[in-house]
Amino acid sequence: MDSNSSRAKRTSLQPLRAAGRQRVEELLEAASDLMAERGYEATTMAEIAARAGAKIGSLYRFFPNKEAVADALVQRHIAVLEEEYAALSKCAATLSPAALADVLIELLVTLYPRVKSLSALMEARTDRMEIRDRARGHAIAGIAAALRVCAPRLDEALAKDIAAVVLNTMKVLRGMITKDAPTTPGAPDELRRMHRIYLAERLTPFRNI
Amino acid sequence: MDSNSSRAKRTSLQPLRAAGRQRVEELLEAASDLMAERGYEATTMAEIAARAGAKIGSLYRFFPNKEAVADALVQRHIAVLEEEYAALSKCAATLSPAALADVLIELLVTLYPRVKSLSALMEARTDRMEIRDRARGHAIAGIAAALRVCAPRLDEALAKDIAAVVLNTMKVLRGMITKDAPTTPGAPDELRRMHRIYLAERLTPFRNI
DNA sequence: GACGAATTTGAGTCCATCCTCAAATAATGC
DNA sequence: GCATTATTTGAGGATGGACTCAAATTCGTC
Repeated sequence: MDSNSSRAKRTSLQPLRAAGRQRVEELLEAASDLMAERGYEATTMAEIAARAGAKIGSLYRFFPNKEAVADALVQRHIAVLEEEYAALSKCAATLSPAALADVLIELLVTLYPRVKSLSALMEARTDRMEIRDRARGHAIAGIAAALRVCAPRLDEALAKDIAAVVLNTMKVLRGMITKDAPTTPGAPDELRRMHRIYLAERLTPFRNI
Repeated sequence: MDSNSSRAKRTSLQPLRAAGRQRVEELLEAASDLMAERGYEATTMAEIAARAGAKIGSLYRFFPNKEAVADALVQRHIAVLEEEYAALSKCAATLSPAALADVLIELLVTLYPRVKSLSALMEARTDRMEIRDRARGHAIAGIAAALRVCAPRLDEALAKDIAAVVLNTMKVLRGMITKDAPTTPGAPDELRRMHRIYLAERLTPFRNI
């Protein structure tokens, strides 16, 4: 798409050798871990480099600034979502609404290690929000597609509204599971239950006869 | 409680004259507005003073550091929650679960202007988290109490779990309403619907005969 | 093994923001 | 009025973290 940078600020090159590509991997991995742990703001460029076993100069060779690191991570996370939601839609036809609810929750748990820093990145306040909006849009569209496979008589707008609610429920559950302040011990299970009750009630009228 | 500061870092005095008390009000009001708009991190001490029509030195006279401003705001928000949930419990007995769900949502909207910055403050990452944990605890206890008035056969632990879910739903709804990235247009209504469906299903078995 | 290109290095710049403090000013009590 | 105490002021210190860059090093190729 915009591979050779219609917009890159100052310098910042693509890696051209295997070593460079590997370094970029290590840097993004480190950034993802740190941002998942401490949040976007609290993660420093120096820390990212250090955890990747690199020096700060190497980090700035491949990323013009901190925001570019965040954007690259969101890009990758979008790709993962895309892939997983496509797989989900393939099996949604045979599921009851309640089962679909469970599969969605399970998907969240499965997906988590691959998109560790996503929620931290979505919360971050930066200048350019377009990429984040796109990520949200992809997630909602992916979930909505699965819902409509399960309940084909659901119209698209309503499917997206329900998908937005499901997405937020997944986000809350992730917060409950990962955070050190887990509200109450039974809350995660209770949230799952709400999700099942809601989808069962809401989707059933729109299933095929 | 700790009025004359068992713990104040460095300096920081209580206001002793009417002018000082008023200044503190203005400073907290300004801080709350700014933090609600931009978040805790992005709000600077200089901005807070400026919006309150004061100079930075005045701000530091009454608050030893930025965290103290946040803590003072959370304290006030706790007091508001306390008061409002108490009022809620008084009328919960006569409500059906679905009606209680609606009242809770309405309460959120009513309450919002009085606790504008609460969600920004709860998200903030600082050294001392105790006050935030207390705020969460109060909110959950307050909601749980109202739930048990409506459905007396609910045991306390389960009431708290459900309250935690309700609290998160309210938080999400607030995010949808106030944020510039409103997922989809129908999402807030859909969330309200989920809340109603869930509470109706979950509370009804525990009502009095 | 020599040349050019990619990568690494890390000291150093810049700047935003938290916080200090001593002097000036305003209010209060007598 | 005068002394005392509360409040205001704002320049400046200190720190931390984003970002730069020229020189050193490594890699790939002929």
